Amino acid sequence: VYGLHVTRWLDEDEMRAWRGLVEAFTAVQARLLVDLQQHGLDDGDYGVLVNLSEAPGAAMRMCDLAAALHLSPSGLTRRIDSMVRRGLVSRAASTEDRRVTLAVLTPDGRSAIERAAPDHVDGVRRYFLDHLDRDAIRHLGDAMAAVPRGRES
Amino acid sequence: VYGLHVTRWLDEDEMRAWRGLVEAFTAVQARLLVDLQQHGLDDGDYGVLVNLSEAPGAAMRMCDLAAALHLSPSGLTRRIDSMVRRGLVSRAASTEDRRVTLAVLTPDGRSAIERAAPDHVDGVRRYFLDHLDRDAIRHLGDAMAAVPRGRES
DNA sequence: AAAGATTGAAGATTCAATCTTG
DNA sequence: CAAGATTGAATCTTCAATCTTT
Repeated sequence: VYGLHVTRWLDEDEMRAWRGLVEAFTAVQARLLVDLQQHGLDDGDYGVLVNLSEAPGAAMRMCDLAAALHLSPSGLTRRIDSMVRRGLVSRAASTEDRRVTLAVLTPDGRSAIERAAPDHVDGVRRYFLDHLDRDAIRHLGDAMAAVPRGRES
Repeated sequence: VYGLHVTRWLDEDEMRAWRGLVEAFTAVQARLLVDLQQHGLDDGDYGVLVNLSEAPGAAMRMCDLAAALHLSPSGLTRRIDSMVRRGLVSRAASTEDRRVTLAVLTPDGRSAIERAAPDHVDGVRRYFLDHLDRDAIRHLGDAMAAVPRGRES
């Protein structure tokens, strides 16, 4: 019969790796989120603050920021709306291209990321890295580098 | 100075492993979601269907299902509402404890999971496992098994 | 009083439509 | 017409409050 596709299910090693990855990653993310919330941030806020704090002039075009965060244009608009209300970010018009809006880190936003980042890194260690030895960390980095990111197969 | 905590930032290997994990996992999840949407499901629906299809009688208590999916009670209620509207699941009263509601897989729900699962497993292979060799898969399983899941440190 | 489940309201996300500028 | 950004409407998610049963 043409077009019949017999499914090759996951074997034991494969299932252990995939399910383990899903569960471990989900757990770590949840714990990191709890830590961020102690600082009044969520994971989306943190992504915005990290990107802005590393950008020249602590400013980025909305469209570039949306791409960096894998967010839709409107999704970023709403998130920046919220962060502007909370004083973490401000908007500025670009002098080069009058279509673009820049998202700019405010002093309060800078303080927030500088307070939250050490806790966050601590969390990445305590919830994740501390449980792996150096070899495992290197192997993991190698494995993840082999996984395609974008549209290519 | 007491209480002063000097942050130990991530070194190169650590950063590569952690950022790689975040980016690879996010990308794989996004591609799997696109596949599920071809079948009219999202990732949350899929989790419900997998759990119910593996449960005795294709039925589970709402509270147990919520725990299995790391969902809040109300979050599960809304999701089941949506799946009932679409005919994938039905509700039934428990005969043992009249506080509990059972979520039950319908024939349509059974069909949906049986159509979607092979594509999903294919996706896990094409987007993820196919890019790792057997050793990498085993090492990954070992590493993920070492990461704590719950509230313990 | 606690467990199981649901609901209302508030906040977030996405799609399509709109507006402005290049 | 395409790119950048925003808005409205619909959908989804979560919190607190509520209701029933144990």
